[in-house]
Amino acid sequence: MSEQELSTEKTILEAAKKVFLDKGFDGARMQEIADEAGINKALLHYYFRSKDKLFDAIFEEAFKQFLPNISEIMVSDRSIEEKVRAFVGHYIDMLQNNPYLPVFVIRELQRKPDTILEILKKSKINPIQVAVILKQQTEGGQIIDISLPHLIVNMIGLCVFPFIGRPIIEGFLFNNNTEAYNAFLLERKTLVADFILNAIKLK
Amino acid sequence: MSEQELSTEKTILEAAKKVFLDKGFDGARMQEIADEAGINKALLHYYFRSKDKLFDAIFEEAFKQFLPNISEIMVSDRSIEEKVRAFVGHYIDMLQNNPYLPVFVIRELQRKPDTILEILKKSKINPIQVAVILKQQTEGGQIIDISLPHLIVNMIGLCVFPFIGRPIIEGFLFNNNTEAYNAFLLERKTLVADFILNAIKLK
DNA sequence: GTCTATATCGGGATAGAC
DNA sequence: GTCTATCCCGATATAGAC
Repeated sequence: MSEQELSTEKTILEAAKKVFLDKGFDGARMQEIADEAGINKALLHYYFRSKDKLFDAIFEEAFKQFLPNISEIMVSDRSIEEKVRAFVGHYIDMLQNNPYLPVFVIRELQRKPDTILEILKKSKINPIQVAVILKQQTEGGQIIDISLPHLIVNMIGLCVFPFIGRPIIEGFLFNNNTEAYNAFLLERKTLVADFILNAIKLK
Repeated sequence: MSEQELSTEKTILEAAKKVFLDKGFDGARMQEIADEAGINKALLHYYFRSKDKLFDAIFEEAFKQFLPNISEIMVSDRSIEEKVRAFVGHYIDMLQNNPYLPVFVIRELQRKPDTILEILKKSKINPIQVAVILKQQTEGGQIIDISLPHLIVNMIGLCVFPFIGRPIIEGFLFNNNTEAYNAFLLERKTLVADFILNAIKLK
């Protein structure tokens, strides 16, 4: 595999990612990807035999990026407060750098919900291990009794939803003022962490 | 317009709603909608000139259904606790009856983000009025100082996200156990309300 | 490896009979 | 109002020259 080939392949992948993330599999056009990459359609098929295969090459990476590595943050000896703040901060940062990721992943999950399980099995996330940590915190009297699924869904939901609902939030709540929307996102890095900690900490 | 015509139109709309909600605009096929309605493609075009127009007939209603009427619940003289519990309970109920609604709306919002503003203008939601109510609660020393956008996004996000992330939650957190997932949803009607109230109530 | 040209098919839309 | 048959474009995919 020559230098040039690697470079072309990468160019195609970047172009494909851009188009697929914006339009989704059904909405994306091979022609648009080719244009974006500055090549022609035939070359796409030369590198990736079909649209499906090209898509798969994009999706797995995007999905793994979307899934925050809860285990890594939760399994440490920092305080629960530090863990929540670290998680929310890092995750919102990542989403700001990849604002289309959530809608893309969600859309395609619905299209073929089966593919994800294999990817998840390969991931390093270990819910049981995290659940044990959580139980320790609860029994130590630091936080309320909340199950891991609820806590995870709440944390991720609070981080992700502003990106999913962007058209409504920016358009309606902020009258299409993009600066106001971005300021809103920035505020959330501390606000969401405070919100979660207030909700789960025992008083 | 005869009885029969109304009936056929309704049948088409129901079929279209089912297919569009599942596949999205790009993924939906007029043939599939016709099959679902037990008629043929030509008749679809007879009633709704184009796929676009048929889609529009579905989308506006779905979008209005998806938008919870915050104003109606917030503008009342009930306590903040009652308001939050009523909102979360009703909204999760509605989502359980329309589990595909969130992903559908989100997907199509991304496709044409402009259309929503007109729909929203026509809605009865009045953010300013709600913001005033919120301010009163804050100044009355009942809840923490949180802006309306953050509170709305948090409340809606916590309700909606379990439906958006269903494939991951049901598939991974609950090992594809649908009963466990449904039980989880049921728990959330009180859990989410508690979570929000804990987070915002002044101690 | 990259291009142009083309095959092939699927899907939205229309014509026209009944 | 409902059907069958068909048009026609657009999109994936391939053939073949360079």
